[in-house]
Amino acid sequence: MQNSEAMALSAALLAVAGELTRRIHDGVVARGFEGVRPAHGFAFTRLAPDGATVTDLAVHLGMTKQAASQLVDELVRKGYAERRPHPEDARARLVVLTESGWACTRAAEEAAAEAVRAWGADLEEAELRALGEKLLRIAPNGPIRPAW
Amino acid sequence: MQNSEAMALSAALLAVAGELTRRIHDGVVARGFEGVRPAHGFAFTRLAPDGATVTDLAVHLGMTKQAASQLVDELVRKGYAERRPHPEDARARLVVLTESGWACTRAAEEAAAEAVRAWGADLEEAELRALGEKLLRIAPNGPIRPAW
DNA sequence: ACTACATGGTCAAGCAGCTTGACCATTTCG
DNA sequence: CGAAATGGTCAAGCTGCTTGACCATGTAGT
Repeated sequence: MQNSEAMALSAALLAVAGELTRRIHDGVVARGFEGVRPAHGFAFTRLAPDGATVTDLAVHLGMTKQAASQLVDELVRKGYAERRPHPEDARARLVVLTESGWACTRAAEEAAAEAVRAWGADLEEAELRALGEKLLRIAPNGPIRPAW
Repeated sequence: MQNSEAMALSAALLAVAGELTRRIHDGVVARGFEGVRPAHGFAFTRLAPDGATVTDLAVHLGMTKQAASQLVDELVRKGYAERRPHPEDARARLVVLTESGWACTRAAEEAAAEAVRAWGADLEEAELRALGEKLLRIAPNGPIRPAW
C-alpha cells in the first residue's frame, strides 16, 4: 500500500471519527443532557460496570489524576456521578454513576446507534458488521486518548 | 443492529482513531519535526495543494478565524508556512507551505503508512483496502472537527 | 514493630488553545 | 457613491489541562 493511500485511509477514518463524535454528542444533548462533553462519555464507559477510582480513570483517559479528579468534580456537580468510600482501601474513593449518569449512558448508546444507522444509507448491514469486526480486531487495549 | 453493538462499533472506531493519531504524531516527531500538534496536520492537508486563506482554514478546521490565525502564526513562527499577499483580493492573504512544511507533510504520510501497515498483523491487505473503501463512502465532506 | 517507601487523592498555580467582542481595510452590491 | 459584506487582526477572558507540593493510608524491609 502506497503512502498516499494510507494517508487517504487515515484521513477518512479520522473524519468519520470526528463526525461520529459530533453526532453522538448532539444526540445526547438532544435527549436533554446538557453540559456534557465527549470526554465525559469515555469516563462513563469506564465507570459504568462497577465504578472506578480516580487513578483508574486517569489511566483510561490518558491524563493526569489531577485532571481526572477535576473531571469527576464536574460530573458530581452535574449529578452524573458520586464519590463513595472504597470498600477495600481507605485511601481510595470509588466513583460510581448515579441514576442520572446511567440514563445519560443509555442516551449515548441510542445516539450512537442512530449515528451508525445513518451509515446504512451508504453501507449494507453486512458491510457494517464487517467494518465493526475489522475495527475491533485492530483496536488497541490501552488508554483512550484524545485524537487531536 | 442493537444499541450495544453500535456502541461497541463506535468505541472501537474512536479507539482506533485515537491510536492512529498518536502514532502519526509520534512518527512525525521521530522524523525530527518538533513542536507540531495533530491539529497542524489537518491544517497541512488544507494548505497543501495551493495554499488557503485563514478563513478557509477556519472553516476546514471547524474553529473561529481568530483561532485559525493564531494557528497560522504558530506555523509561520516554526517555519512551516508563510503568508503571502493574495493575488486576487487585497484584503486576503494566502497561506502557503514552506519547503519545511512540505517535508513535514511527507513525514506525516510516511508515519501514516507505517501505522496502517502495523494493522497488517491483524488484517489481510485486501481487508485493509475494503476497510478504507467503506470509510471513504461514509466519510463526511464538511469540516474536520476535533473528535473529543 | 518501626521505619521507609509506594500509592490514592487533593489543593494551588500556571499555561495553551480556544472563544467572544471590537475594530480596520478592502471588496461587492443597490 | 454609500452601505453592507467579507478577510483579517488585536485584545481580553475562559476552560481544561499540566506541573509541583502536600497529606493520608497502605505495603515492605529489617
